[in-house]
Amino acid sequence: MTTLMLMRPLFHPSIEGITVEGILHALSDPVRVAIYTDIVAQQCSQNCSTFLTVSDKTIPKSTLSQHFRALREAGLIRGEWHGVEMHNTSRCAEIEQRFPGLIRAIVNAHAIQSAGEARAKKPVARRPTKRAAANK
Amino acid sequence: MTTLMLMRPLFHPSIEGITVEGILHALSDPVRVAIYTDIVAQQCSQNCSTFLTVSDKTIPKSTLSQHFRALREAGLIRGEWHGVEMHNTSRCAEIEQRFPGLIRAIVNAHAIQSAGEARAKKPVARRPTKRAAANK
DNA sequence: TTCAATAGTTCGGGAATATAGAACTATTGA
DNA sequence: TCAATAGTTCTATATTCCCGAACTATTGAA
Repeated sequence: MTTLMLMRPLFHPSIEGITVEGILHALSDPVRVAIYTDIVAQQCSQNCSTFLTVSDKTIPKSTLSQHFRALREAGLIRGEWHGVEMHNTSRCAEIEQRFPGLIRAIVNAHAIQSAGEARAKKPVARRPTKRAAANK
Repeated sequence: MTTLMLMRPLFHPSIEGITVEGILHALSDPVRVAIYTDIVAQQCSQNCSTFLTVSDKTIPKSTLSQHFRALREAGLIRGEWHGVEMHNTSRCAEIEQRFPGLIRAIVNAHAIQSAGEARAKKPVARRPTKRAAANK
C-alpha cells in the first residue's frame, strides 16, 4: 500500500493578506526575482518551463515549482491552469493599490543592479583606461 | 586547553557591494525591519539594548546581535564602537544614491501595513458597523 | 590595580527552511 | 488507450536561523 500524492488547489492570498515581509522575502532570491521581473515585463503570462535556465544556470523543475509557489503565496503572481500548463500573471496592479511604489522601486533597483553587473562583466562596453590599454 | 573566542572587527560592505537581494532579505524579517525603521526615524544612533523587546516580544540579546549584524552586512546600517556600546546609524543616503526610492518605498509600505494592523487590533479607532453595535 | 557591571559577540546544537532527484498527477493529442 | 508534456509532491540532505551559555572588551568604582 502506497501513500497517495494529491494535487491540492492553488492558494492565492487576498490583497489584505499580502505582507511587506512576504513580498521582500519572495523577491530576496535571485532566481525568483528574475522570474518575477520577467513576468512583469511581459504583460502576457509566462509558464514555468520558460525559466528552466536562469542566467546561465539550470534550475531543476521541482525547485522552479517551489519558487513559483513562493511567488504565488506571497501574492506577487496569480497562476491559473490552462489545460496541462499554468499561466502566470503579475498582481502588481493590486499591490500598487495596497503598497504604492513598492514594486516599481524594487524592480527598478534590480534593473540598476543588473545593468551595473553587465557593465562590470563586459569591459568592451566601457571606455578603456590608459592603464588597461598599456597592459594589453 | 580551551579554544579562544575572538572578537573580529565589524564588516561594512562598500556601496557597490550592496545588493538588492541583500537589502530585501535583511528587511524581510519583522524584527529587523522594526529595528531598521526605528534607526531611520531617529536620525540619532540607536544602540542594541533599545530593542530588547520588539512589539511586546522579548528578543534574546544573542539573536539581536545577529539581527544587527545582518543589517550591517546588508549595508543598511553602519555600526561603530563608542566605548562599550555600539552606535548604529542608517546608511540610507548612500543607498538612495545607488537605488533611488527603494528604502523610502519599503519603509512607507511597512508604515501602511503597520497602520492597517493597528486599526484591525483596536476596533475603538474604527467607526463600528451597525451589525457590531447590535451584537454588543 | 583589581574587580564588578555593562554591552555586545561567539559558540553549539536543535528547529526551521531550502535544494534537488525520483516518483507521482493530470491533461492533451495521436 | 497510451505516450508526451507540464507541473507537483515526496524525501533526504544541506543550509540557515534561533537562542541559551560562555565569552570578550570597556568603563567606572573601590
